[in-house]
Amino acid sequence: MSQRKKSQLKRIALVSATISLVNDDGFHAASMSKIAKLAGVVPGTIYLYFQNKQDLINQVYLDVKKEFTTFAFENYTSSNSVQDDFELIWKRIAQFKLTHLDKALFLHQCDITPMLDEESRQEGIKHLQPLLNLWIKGQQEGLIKPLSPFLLYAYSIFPLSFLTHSKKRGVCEISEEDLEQTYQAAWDSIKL
Amino acid sequence: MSQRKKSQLKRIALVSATISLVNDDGFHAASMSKIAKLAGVVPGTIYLYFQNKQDLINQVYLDVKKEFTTFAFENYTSSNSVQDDFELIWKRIAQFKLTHLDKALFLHQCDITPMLDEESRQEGIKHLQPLLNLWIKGQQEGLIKPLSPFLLYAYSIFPLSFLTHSKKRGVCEISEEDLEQTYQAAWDSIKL
DNA sequence: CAAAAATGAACGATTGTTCATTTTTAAATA
DNA sequence: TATTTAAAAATGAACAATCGTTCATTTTTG
Repeated sequence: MSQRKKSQLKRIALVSATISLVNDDGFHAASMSKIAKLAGVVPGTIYLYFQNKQDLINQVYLDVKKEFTTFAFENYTSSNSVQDDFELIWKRIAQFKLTHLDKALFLHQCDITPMLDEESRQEGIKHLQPLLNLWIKGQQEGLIKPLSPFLLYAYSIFPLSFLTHSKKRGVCEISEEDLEQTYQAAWDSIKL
Repeated sequence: MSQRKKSQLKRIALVSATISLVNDDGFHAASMSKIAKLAGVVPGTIYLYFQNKQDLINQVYLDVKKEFTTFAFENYTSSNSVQDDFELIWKRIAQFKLTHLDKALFLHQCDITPMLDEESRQEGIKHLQPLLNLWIKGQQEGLIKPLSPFLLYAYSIFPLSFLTHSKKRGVCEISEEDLEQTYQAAWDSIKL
């Protein structure tokens, strides 16, 4: 294997170890030595790939956030129906949050704890723009309540994070039928 | 002032300092020495009031959770109208989450990070029973969607945590009118 | 054989916790 | 009421362990 490839793999292993340990232990308890050990390297090696721990977290966050939004908007091309578009995007988001549990949990933990640089947080928000645009279009057409983007997000997207946690803890299963009802709850909360 | 009173005040200072530092720095970065300093005592003193750091967190969580649910269900006596009852409880919960920002943030952080004993988490959930009972009643009367309590919670209550964070970060204000619309979104998501 | 990658020991700082010592408290005695 | 005294509360220094990070050295690469 080429050195380039091996370096890529090592970086991926470090990112993966970080996600796993931050989820299990929290930011500060996920020490550089634990991360290194789980990734199969020595602590010093991390500093060949990342400037320091904060940079590691920031990069992992942006990596995962990008993967999430890429997944969410894959194949999305604005159609004529706001409702159809929303359903498409919502279900992609739901699929990600209910299958990539660890990554979704990591994102949520970054969003609500102070472990992230404000700059990286702002950078991460940008990627949701297509959804915000869709909401604006829906409001102009009188299909969606005239609420702020914060409220629309809080009611139609944020609840999925609760389900991610419930599923991760094994206290709640979401069948295909549940998911349909869950989508309906999301749409009902923001539709006019 | 009596010694009993002084001890109570000191315990309150420790609880308050813990909430503040865990919110700002996270669980592990909120060290015993920082907590002690903010509460105006010496680290060793904490161990007169709490067994260890884990016990401190558990107790603070249960304290705050109890305060929250006491506030939420204050003056609540089941009337004949499920919808009226839900509105009453929802607005009390909203009032708490939008005014006691620090306590609400702390609870949310406990709920989604691994800093809490599973036993304390289970203990904390129990206090929401009146709301679960109301939902069951509403479902029996055909007023509320036949969803699991997890989904009902995820859509009608959990979104408020997002607003707590937005308000704390100063990126979002909730006027009295907004709150009414927010309630409507909550109700719309679970009503039949 | 030079360059790049990885190592692992070491740094000072800080962590959670303990404990002998000192200070404060409130009741008992004068 | 003033003094004594035993218990309770609080202190702060000290513990081993671990933290994030650095760097001279070794190993691997092309």
